[in-house]
Amino acid sequence: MSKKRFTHDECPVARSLDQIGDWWTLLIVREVLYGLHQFNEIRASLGISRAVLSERLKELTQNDILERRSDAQDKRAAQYHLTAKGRDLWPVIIAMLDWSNKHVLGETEDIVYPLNPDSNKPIADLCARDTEGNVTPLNKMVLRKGKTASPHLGARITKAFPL
Amino acid sequence: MSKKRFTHDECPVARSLDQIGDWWTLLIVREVLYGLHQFNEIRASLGISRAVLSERLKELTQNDILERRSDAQDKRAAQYHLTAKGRDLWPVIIAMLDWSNKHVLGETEDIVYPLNPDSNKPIADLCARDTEGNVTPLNKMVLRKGKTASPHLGARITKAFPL
DNA sequence: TATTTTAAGTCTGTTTACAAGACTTATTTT
DNA sequence: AAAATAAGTCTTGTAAACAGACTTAAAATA
Repeated sequence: MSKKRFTHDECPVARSLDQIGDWWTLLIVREVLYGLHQFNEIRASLGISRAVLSERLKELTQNDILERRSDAQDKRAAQYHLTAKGRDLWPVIIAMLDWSNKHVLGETEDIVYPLNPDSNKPIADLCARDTEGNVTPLNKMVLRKGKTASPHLGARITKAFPL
Repeated sequence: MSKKRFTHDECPVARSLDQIGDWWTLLIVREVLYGLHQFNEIRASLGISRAVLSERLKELTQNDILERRSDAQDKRAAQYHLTAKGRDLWPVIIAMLDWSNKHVLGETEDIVYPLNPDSNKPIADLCARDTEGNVTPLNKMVLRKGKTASPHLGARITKAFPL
């Protein structure tokens, strides 16, 4: 049987993994974010095979995360750029980067870190602003079921995050 | 040749994907976060094959994201629990959930959302507090190279995020 | 006590995905 | 006109994922 996809899963986390959960996908997004836009640039930087890169770029384009523009000057070339949806993956990547800096890299490794460009200070913790402007650390957040959640998922959420 | 891993990659994002980037891995973490702790519970909930779940649980345990406890009462059973490192994946999952709610789910879908338990309000945007307490949206953050970044990666970061 | 059931896996055969590199086509450079 | 290049596709071998049967120790049931 073929690899399971989560396209029709109810859970939003599974649904996002369906679009960005493949082995190379987020690294391709990262490369584009870091300024690589051409097929061969990305391929050489990642060491990914042509066939797999081609397939992933197709999926990312179909899912409206990347946009493929044919180069106006060089008609052989294509330029892959992030869409608004793709740019909104930035928080996901920063969250992973922060986690990696704290828990995966060794003590002496100081490779790359997120910085607040206004204050010029590195970030201390990830948080969220609620609809009234209150700021709270992300690790304190809880989940609530939405209006269209199935009874089954709704019950699981309520059980895991009691009111 | 075998699947490429990023264990020895320099980039922290790749290094984190090496530990949580496999197809089922984050969903397993989510299940544990949602309150499932036993092998068969997780298996039934995800519909994952026994062999793959077994392998992923081994990797997650080796990477200190999950901890395997043999059940004191029932000696057949095991309990998988998040470690501190595993619990710190919460921001990553919330970031993905938020992205999915905004960009993947349809307009009428309202399944599950993160909530600030102090104010009882849903979150509006993800942000970060810097080391001086300033709060700034994550999508404004930039990257800076750290002290031990290689010249090659350092140059890429500086180019992508000019001072 | 003997039998059945259950938890947590491992094992097997089949299908699918990935890696490496050869090949293709259109375009650009020499 | 020939060579090089961009962006792929195609082919072949290897690794991983799938469903389901099987295993082992412990627990529940008769």
